[in-house]
Amino acid sequence: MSYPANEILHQLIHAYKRQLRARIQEQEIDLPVNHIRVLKGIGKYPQSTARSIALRMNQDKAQITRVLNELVHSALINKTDNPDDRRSQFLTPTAAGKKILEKVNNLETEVIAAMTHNLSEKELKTFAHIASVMIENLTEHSTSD
Amino acid sequence: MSYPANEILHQLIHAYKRQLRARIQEQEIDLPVNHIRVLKGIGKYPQSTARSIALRMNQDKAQITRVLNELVHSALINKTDNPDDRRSQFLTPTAAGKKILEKVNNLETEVIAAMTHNLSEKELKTFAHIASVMIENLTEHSTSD
DNA sequence: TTAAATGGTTGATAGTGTCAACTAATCTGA
DNA sequence: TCAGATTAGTTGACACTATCAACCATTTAA
Repeated sequence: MSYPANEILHQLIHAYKRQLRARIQEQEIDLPVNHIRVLKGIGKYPQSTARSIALRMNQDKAQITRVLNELVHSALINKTDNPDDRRSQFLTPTAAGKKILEKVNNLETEVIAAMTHNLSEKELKTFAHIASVMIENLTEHSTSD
Repeated sequence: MSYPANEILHQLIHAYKRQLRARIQEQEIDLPVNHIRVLKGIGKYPQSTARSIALRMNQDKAQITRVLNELVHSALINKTDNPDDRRSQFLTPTAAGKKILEKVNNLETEVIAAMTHNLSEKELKTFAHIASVMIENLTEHSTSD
């Protein structure tokens, strides 16, 4: 009746991360996967702030703060004042950051291509759809509190 | 054209782990997710050894060693000599271990039920199938080296 | 204008993943 | 048979990830 969906997920994310990390190393991009995810988010959404990223990625803001600091330190992003709220700052990729982003995008495209290479477009859509539903199911506010 | 399969995966595994951990805590089972995975493997496959588990879970054997030690320490598994190879030992769950396993199985069933609750049997099969293919694709020996 | 809420930071700690060096046992082949 | 390679497991070190609590500065609301 039930497939070990959980084990499959673990295996999959594991395999994916490993592949990606390997290729990242090949390219001599010296960034952990998570940093890359954050950088991508910043590149994608203008006017990102620490808070918006933490929310979007569903991650602890403490962790995000640290990642951001390291990205700033590596000169991959800039913080600029948010004129509307002096507590927060907008995040933007630097030129170097954009360069990395481009590289990374290519890598990810490659890995995903490898990962999906004998799957049909339709299957992929189905997959993405089901996964999204699952995420929704899991992140829904539980009934109790 | 391409869906952000990677982000979806991250989100999904993240949400899943969080849910599971939350429920595990509710049940006052004091074990990290990984330990539980290992314990499950031991319960499922008789004559498991550190090596077989590391292989099956695709994990570093150092990590496995540590997890096993903690499981032994918590009296959830036993090590018994492998008569055919004095370097290795068979792993078996203790009574306490089995009890935990039962609880955990229920929890996982619950989480998976929650995760999949408005997905059809057919969709789930498709999902599992596609994921398996992806894993295969990623773990295949690359052409180059 | 104080109290509460919010954005972000810092510190602490647990869990996970990976690599390298090592021991003890086993296997291999001259 | 025995030296060398291989294997199962262990240990140490370290990077990365996740989570929680306490905190500061600013903003918001009463």
